[in-house]
Amino acid sequence: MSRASDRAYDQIRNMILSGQLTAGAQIREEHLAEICGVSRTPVRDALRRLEAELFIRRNDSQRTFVANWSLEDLEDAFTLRGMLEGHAAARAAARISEQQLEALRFENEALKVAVARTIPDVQAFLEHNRRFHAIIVEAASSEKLESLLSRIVEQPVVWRTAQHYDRENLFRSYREHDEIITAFGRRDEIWAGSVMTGHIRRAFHSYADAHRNDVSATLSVAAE
Amino acid sequence: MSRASDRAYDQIRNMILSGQLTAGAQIREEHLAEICGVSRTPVRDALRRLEAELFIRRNDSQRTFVANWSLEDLEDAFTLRGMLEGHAAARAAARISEQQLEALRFENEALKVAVARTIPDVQAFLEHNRRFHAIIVEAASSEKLESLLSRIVEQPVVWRTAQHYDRENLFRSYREHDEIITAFGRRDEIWAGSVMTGHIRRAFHSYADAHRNDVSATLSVAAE
DNA sequence: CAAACTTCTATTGTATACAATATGCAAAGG
DNA sequence: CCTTTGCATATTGTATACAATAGAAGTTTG
Repeated sequence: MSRASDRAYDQIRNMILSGQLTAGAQIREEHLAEICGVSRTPVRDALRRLEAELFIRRNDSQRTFVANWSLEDLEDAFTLRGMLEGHAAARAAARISEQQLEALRFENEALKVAVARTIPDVQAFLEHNRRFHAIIVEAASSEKLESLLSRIVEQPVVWRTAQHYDRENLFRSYREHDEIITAFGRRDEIWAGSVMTGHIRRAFHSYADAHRNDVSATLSVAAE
Repeated sequence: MSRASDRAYDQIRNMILSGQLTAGAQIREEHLAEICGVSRTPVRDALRRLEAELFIRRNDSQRTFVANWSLEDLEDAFTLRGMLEGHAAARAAARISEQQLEALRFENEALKVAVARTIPDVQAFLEHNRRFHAIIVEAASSEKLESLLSRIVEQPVVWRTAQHYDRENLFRSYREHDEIITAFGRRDEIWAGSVMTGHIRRAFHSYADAHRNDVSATLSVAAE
């Protein structure tokens, strides 16, 4: 899209994902305009998009706030994501190209390397994981499905709690991805779909555990 | 939301749904601004929302067009809708209030009356149908689910082809709704969910048939 | 002291002018 | 005759000024 409103969108989105804009905080268009170095017009544009993607919400009188997700909201989102990505994987199994399969293998091996480091590189893990899933959604070739998933895949909490993931969970993602690739190789829609749904579901519990650690860590710091 | 941009949104949306803005046609902001009697600013706002809801699309260089859905797109949307609304119905079965159940019965009876007229009142049918489904989504009480469904429920084609529905299909909707209400009464999540998914699926084929009639009618008129 | 009214301020909404960009057409060159 | 370049035009993007509105705080009055 346009230059200024694009930059504003990316910048604000990152500020939300990284927790720089704290959940629940009010957002003022002019304030963000200053930060991004543009006028309010492109900022409003960006906010509209972020609102559609549920990153921000408005109260009755149009004041905007950073979305504040509860654990129930998180489970809700993961349930929907499991359903939709399971469907995506099933569709993809019937349509995926050899090239896309190769790309999946590549991303998953890179993911494995990131996890295998002495100190796992969680940022790299997240990035390769994101690409892996994006390739499958693309292979499903359903514009609507893609549009729906874009609304619920990226979640602030996931970024914030990333440091709490333990290596075992990260490796499990690698193995599950590997199984999905195998299912794709066999063009088995049902297999691919169910492994994917289970994968997302399992990931939810990892996130939820990490989230709880995050919360208790925050609380204990606050208590000191 | 705001006055002017809200009016613009509703007006443009109706123009698309009613076919007044033909599918595939280019949209110019200034043109719409004149029609709606406002400046370009609120029109752009409205277009952003309509874009998020897939009513309009943009080409590489930001020119906007009315979305043009193929039969495959329609099936795609209905598949996703069946999945998501099935899930909504299952959740609703566990949460719906007596009041909401009563509202469902009311809407469905009104729907029956609309269908039973000498000449079925399709507009009224669509409105009661819309409300019936909205109550269930509300009862599911999942903000994300609601947000996702808002993207794929309303479809231009459905409005345009409404006149082609035959009475039998309309009555079938009434009966399926009735079964969903019964399932809710028993708090049976599985029953409610599967009937709903089947209902949407069946409705797709009705729409698809009507759509084919619509196309052939248009073609035969054009041929004369 | 409580409740309602008023004013003030913070924030968002809208209009308009101007800037940037894409597209199509026409002219020039091979 | 085809291709390429550049100009004119159509369209969207951005900035800014001003209008409208909501929320807060203070003031008056019963």
